[in-house]
Amino acid sequence: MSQREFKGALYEQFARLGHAVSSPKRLEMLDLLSQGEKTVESLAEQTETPLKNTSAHLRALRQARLVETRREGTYVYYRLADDTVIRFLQSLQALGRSRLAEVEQITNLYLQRRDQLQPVSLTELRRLVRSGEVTVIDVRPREEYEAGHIPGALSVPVSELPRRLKEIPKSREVIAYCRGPYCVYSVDAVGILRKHGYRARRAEDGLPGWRTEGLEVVASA
Amino acid sequence: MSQREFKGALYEQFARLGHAVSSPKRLEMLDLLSQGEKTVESLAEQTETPLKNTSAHLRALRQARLVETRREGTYVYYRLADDTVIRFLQSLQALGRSRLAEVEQITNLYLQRRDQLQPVSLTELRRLVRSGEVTVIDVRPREEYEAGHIPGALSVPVSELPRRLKEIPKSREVIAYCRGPYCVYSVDAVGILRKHGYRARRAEDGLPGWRTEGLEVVASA
DNA sequence: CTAATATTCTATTGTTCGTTAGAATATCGT
DNA sequence: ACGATATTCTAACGAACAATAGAATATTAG
Repeated sequence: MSQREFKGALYEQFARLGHAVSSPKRLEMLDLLSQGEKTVESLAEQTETPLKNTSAHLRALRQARLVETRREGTYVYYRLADDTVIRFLQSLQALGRSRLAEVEQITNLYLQRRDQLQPVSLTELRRLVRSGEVTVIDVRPREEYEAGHIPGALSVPVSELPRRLKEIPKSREVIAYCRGPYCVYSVDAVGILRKHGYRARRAEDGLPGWRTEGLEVVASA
Repeated sequence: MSQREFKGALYEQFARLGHAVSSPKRLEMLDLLSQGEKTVESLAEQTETPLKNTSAHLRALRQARLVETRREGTYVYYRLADDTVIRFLQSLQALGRSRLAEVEQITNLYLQRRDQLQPVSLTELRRLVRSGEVTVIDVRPREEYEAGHIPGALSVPVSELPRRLKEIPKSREVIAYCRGPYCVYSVDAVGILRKHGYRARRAEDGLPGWRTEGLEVVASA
């Protein structure tokens, strides 16, 4: 094996991973899978992609070994293969934020309100959680909360938030978190809370960020 | 702008980065650029790629804003756009090592000798450099040493090593470093040194790893 | 200005990839 | 075993891409 063959073969392998993340739909699916395992059907719905396309994209991801599957009855559940995948996704997105002005532009356009919500960094959130001086709410869909959440967090999906306000004490500050920096749930949640007189902020990162920091994650039955 | 348009536009941007790293040649070029800036011609030579192809690949990398250029006379120098690019590359390769058995297989096949050279981790190297108890040699080509190297390291390209052995004291242990985990220079260097009775080991990571740890890098005139 | 060198741009061709339709497979409940 | 549901596989078409040849551009030296 010559040195050129070696290099060719090696970079060929790394390029497989590049190819897997060269499609917007696949990246969106990986982001959703960062929240916990999901069926093909639910991924198809959430990404608004025909089921057959979804299956084809998932096959591409599996060929790059980024995801693994598990069968339960007639459903196939997909999940990320391991935590290095989340770390890689985060570094990809960090690179995007740092290098692509378009990313800033797009998020500012759609999430204008975002920065006015005084985002809480991961380290600050960690401190607040430990001290117990705030109410932390997880505003993602219930299944994602059940698949794993920050210890002590209350599950209040945004859709249920308006009618469940009475469960949240007004005396303490409320921190809402969701899927990550591009997720709108926590933006909406903070909007609702503030309208009702709460002191509320949103977490800058979501559960995947919390997880890759090596912080504790608990799951419900 | 609907939520779907937002997500579509956002992941479209991240996918640009994925596309940029979906080609083996481009990855190889990025790895070379991690050592310092290089001309189109020298990249074409080192990757054994026709000049026109090299130029086309570099254009793709520039469109993803991973590289930037500088002109000096008739030569155009390419360089990585910033340090987040190196960090991203490292996380891509870490993912490859963790997920793709093929990577292990290929490196074992070609770099069999590698693990018998008692590789020194970055943290250990850092400690050794600080204590000054070892001789650190940079076995990359001279230009790369000049573009940036570990403070106190001696430039001894592998090609010159055999005839420059007398410059290296036999009394102290020698650590050789080069471009990174897949670079063969340090493997060869340690082989030569040991054959001549030196106590020698190789650094597991190369200069890019040292740099992303935020450690000091010095350049020569 | 002209010639020489390094690089990029334009255009062409063959290949690969995404999408999608239709057939096939796997599991479950009856 | 049969029908229903969820998913995958096979195949085909069109769009995007890589490789590459030829023309064009930019810089320097004379």
